[in-house]
Amino acid sequence: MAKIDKDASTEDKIKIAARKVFTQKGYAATRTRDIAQEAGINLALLSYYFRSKEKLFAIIMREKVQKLFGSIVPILVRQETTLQEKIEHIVAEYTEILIENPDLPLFVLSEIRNHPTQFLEMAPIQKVFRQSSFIHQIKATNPAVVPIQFLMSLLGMILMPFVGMPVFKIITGKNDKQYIKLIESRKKQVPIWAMSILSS
Amino acid sequence: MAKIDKDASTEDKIKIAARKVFTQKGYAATRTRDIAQEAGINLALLSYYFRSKEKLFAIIMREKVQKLFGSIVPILVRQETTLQEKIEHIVAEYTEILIENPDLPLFVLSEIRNHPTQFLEMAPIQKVFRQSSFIHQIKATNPAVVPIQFLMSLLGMILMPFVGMPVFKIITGKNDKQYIKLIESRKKQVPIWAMSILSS
DNA sequence: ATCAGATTTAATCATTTGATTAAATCATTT
DNA sequence: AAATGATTTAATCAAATGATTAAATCTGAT
Repeated sequence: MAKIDKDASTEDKIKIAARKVFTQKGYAATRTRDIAQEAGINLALLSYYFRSKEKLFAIIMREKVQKLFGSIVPILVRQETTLQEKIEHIVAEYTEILIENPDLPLFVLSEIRNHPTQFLEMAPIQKVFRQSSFIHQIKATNPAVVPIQFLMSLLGMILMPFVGMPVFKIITGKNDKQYIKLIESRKKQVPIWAMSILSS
Repeated sequence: MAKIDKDASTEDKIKIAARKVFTQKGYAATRTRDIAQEAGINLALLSYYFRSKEKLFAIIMREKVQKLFGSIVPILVRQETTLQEKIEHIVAEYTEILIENPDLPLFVLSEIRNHPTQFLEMAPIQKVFRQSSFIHQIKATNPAVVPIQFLMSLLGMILMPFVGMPVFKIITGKNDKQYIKLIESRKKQVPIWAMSILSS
């Protein structure tokens, strides 16, 4: 079962295993023994290095929240790019991250719902967003479109194929490889659709 | 704690409680004792009426899958409505259902991921979808738009405000009531945006 | 080689949790 | 009222689970 690099330090082996098990099964369904087995180590090492399941989870969760939201903010606030460029960057970057981490959105959004505020104290997200170049550009492009509404739609179009993956795989009858292709073709389509929303 | 109607039968009280606890916390995080307490009954009654946690969950899950997907299929296949009408119906119906059941999408999609195929044997969903009037109308309206891609985008725009509710609440700084208003204003917007995607 | 500290292991604990059991209570029929 | 079956309860079980402990092993410095 233990299929983790032998050259990684024990602490890293545990974190690598924890990332995998937590994101696949969620906090509540994860057994510390599963993580230990996946890491190829003894259960006691988990407590030795991370004190408790909860502490280890907090570390992984922080990483994952950062991974899901960290990439978008810099794009939104950048002054030098046009709105269309921002949209293209968001779609491209997100899609690539999510192809590498398909469970990420469902995992993070579910755990955020369960552990209410704990993981969203990322200080001034509200302020940063309001003052972002992205918002101003949307207002300038089409005053009839409410920026947050547009962002919701854009993110919805990007995340939906991952959040609903098992369902859409069945509907489309595609295998893993074909499904990735379908997602990748959205890299070009979604920005076009997003721009056409702004022209509505 | 027990806050369930006294006039409901015990079996119903348990099901009502199970719906609430399962959808709020997910299968793994749900304790049968939580359900019993929420229902205002003794733990043994749960086994008496439903044999096991898993059996009870299967019943609730079946309901919820039906609730999330059941309403859309009839709309997609209906021959008499135009594409625009179908889009408007889907948005309106979904939004109303989800306002009443905000946890529904995250719950169902998470549990489907965890219990792989178990809840998607809903027979010929693939065939029904392929042969639906909806698909044909999209192809006729704009051959450049792949129907499943369009459906993903449409559903993404509808579901995103619910799936990401805690995040968007913080970003927007809105309270529950204001957030619902924001979602309701999408009832008009999303169909317009969807149509503009079809014109791209 | 030896020592000291870091790392790892096997064994065990206490609590939680899903499930069961046997008895008590309630409702309905006669 | 008595009897019968359905419903409900308190108590308990066995397994699962997060965590700890004490001992064994390894590593690097002297």
